[in-house]
Amino acid sequence: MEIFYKEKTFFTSKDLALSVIGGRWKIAIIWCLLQQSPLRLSEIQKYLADVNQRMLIRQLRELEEDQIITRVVYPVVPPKVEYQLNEIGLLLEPVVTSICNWGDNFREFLEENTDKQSVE
Amino acid sequence: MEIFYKEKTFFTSKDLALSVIGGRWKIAIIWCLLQQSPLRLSEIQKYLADVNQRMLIRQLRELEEDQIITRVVYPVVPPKVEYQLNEIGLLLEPVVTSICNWGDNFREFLEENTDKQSVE
DNA sequence: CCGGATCCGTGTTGATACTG
DNA sequence: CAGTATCAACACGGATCCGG
Repeated sequence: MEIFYKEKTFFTSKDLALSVIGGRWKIAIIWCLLQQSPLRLSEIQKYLADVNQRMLIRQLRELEEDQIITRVVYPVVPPKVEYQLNEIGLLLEPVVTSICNWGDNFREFLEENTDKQSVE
Repeated sequence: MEIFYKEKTFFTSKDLALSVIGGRWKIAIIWCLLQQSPLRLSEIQKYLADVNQRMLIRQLRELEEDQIITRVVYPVVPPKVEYQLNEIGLLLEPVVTSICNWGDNFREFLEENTDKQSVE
């Protein structure tokens, strides 16, 4: 079961998945677009305050290349570009949800184990 | 709902989760330890053939710091060190599973859309 | 004005030895 | 076998500039 994609060889579909969603901000971007869609670049920036614009654009381009999201450019002034998940991208919802749920568990775990040391 | 952890502030538990499992090889390592546990370093290296040893050790140390895995050192010669997921780490199983499932979906998607171009 | 591209400094990752 | 050292390559971030 070998998968060739983008000049690389993957031996499990897990590795293929990680190559697509493993980017530094990919999951966060997908989370945004699951909350609301479509979104403009500036709107995603508001959601993800601590991501700089250059990285955001790069990660969006990669997601677009992998056909996870669709980028729609409106030829207007000032420029308007909208991003939204396509079909295969929407199927990432369970991944994002399970991460959010685990995050809740981990937060509770921290609260229990770090006797009220800085979690509130 | 602000979470302070490791001198950083997180505003959602999703961001907290990503800070822990978002490392370059974290998910792959956790996948290994879900397949079989405990595992020695050399065994993890066999599973993750394309990860270099330095990074593997560093990622394992980070997971240990975050209390996701436990590192057991046996004082023998030659050295023997075993890694295994602890309770909160085992709860990551749904995350890994959903990623694997999506990977399967994505692979099928590629097969359909790239008319037998390099997927088999 | 908004999306995005370029320049450049910095931290992270990788390849290949090497040690106990 | 587990882990470290060194150096090169790359990803990332901040600031700035561009084009419509």
